[in-house]
Amino acid sequence: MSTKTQTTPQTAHDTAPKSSTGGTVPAVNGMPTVTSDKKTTGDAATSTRAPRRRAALAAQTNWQSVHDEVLRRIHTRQWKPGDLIPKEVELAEQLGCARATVNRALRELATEGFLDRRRKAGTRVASHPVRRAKLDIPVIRLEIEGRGQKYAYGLLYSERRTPPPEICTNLAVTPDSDMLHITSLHLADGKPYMFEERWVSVAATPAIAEADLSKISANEWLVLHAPYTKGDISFSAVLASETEAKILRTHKDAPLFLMERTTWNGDHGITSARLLFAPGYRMHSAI
Amino acid sequence: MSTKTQTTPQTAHDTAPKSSTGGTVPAVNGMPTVTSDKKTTGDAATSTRAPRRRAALAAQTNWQSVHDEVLRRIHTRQWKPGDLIPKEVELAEQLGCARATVNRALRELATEGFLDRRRKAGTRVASHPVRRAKLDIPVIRLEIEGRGQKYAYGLLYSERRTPPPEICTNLAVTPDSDMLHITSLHLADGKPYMFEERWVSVAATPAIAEADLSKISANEWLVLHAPYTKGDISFSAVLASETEAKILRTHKDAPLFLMERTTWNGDHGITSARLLFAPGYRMHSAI
DNA sequence: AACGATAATATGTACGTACATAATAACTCT
DNA sequence: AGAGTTATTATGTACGTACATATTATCGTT
Repeated sequence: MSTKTQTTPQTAHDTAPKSSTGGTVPAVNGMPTVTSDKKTTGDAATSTRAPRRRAALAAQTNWQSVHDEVLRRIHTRQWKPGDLIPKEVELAEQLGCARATVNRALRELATEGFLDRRRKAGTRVASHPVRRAKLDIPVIRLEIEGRGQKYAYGLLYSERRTPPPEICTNLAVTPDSDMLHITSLHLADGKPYMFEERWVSVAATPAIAEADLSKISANEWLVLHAPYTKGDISFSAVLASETEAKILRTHKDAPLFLMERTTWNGDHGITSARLLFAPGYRMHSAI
Repeated sequence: MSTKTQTTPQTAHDTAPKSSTGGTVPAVNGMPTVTSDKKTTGDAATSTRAPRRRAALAAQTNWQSVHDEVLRRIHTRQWKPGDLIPKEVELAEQLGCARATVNRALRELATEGFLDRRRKAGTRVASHPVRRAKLDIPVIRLEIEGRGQKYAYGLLYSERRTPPPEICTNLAVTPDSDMLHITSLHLADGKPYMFEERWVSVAATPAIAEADLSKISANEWLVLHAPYTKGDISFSAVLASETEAKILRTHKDAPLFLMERTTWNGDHGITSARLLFAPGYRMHSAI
């Protein structure tokens, strides 16, 4: 598949061939980290657990520095995609810390997508680093206020009625179920920012019928009062319809960023929302 | 701010007032988990560390079940947004496990956005659960193949030249730097799927000048050969230009989903790409 | 050679202890 | 009362040991 030939699983050492009780540890973060008293001759059987002695002020190797050191080796291509890296005990020895510490670091790196780990098979550098962009999906109000803009919210429409077919499919509810249909507009510094159309299952969340949704947005109310166990979010690009354009104060057929969210609590569909952002909206993320 | 009045910081107990050495543990995941021998009278001073005895087949309370139990209490609103939850030692006692186990569970819940934790201040249920949608940004080829479609890739254009101003800004390179400008098309089942326009800094990645980018896409090549330490990704909606429409086999002014990516290695800008997806594209994520 | 049982092994995790750290609470002095 | 200092406390984490678990490697057996 890949062009790299790698028949025998071979560890990608290059540092420290075998020096079991090595005195100095390879530089971690540029800092030498001289753990002089590594492995204080196993007198572990004493009643008061002999604590690993360390210099008074010397920063000990913590999981974060192990994390950074491993990442550095990946970034400098000392360890390349697909390579098998040393096992936890070896790394612990090399870096002068406990296996648990290495484990913590490698575990984080694995969830970040840099490493692939499998029992017995070992740990290798991810060959297809699936970059996990962590999208923070905050409450719109906080997103706007966080930029120092003034947030405003207006309830446009609210009606209790039975849902249209596509909502039934989305939330797995019956066509005759008791639902709330809400449309509202969120503004930043007085300008239309996002237009929201939402369906909420009253059966799943009876309290919403009494909520005053002209003061607090349905989303914020739900966040505070209706927990959910799973959800789904999708993003796409659409053209503004005539009415959508009017509400967002733009022109028909403007390109709009659409976010669709559906949330569930167990097997009960809670809410399904269609969030249309005004032209020019960009969703960002670090990666 | 919030309508909830909560003056004195009060722990949200309701289970187990104080029964220090309680026999049964509150149901974890509905399973009773009767740890009969909790706290086996402190004979810890024995040389061979007295291991916590546990029933042969009974599943012990692991961090995952603690995680799920805490999440259940949040979802059932036993612990509401803003509430202070019991401290680690108390939870460990309640659930019959070590503090480290509780710590692991709560730590995960905090990174998932359900909890806010602060030293000394304690742990409380997040009042604005910033939902972190984890977007997996895979290599396009894998995304397409993962859906069982046939992937194809075509290099449209490749030239080595100096960058336009906006790229200089994006990547912080000088206007006279040596760069590669590439446009290519990715197809799924023979149909245009994504149109890519990319600038790569040859100075930062000299090896790319020799790469055969008609066989492997620039993105995949970079993933394998040019590590990066940080990156930025943004999403928006745009209208198709005349040429973009022609390439993606759609019509002018079609709404297109645009992904813009920039990556860095330390202080060196590596690449900046503009990925235009064919109409109808939806990016999904669980939440 | 194919197959199945068994051993070996790297990661996964639980636990108790010890100590670090940050933030609050309590206290002292003026 | 206000300011500065000290004690307290909940989380954060390092460590060693023990054991669980998932794979892979090995070794017989047919």
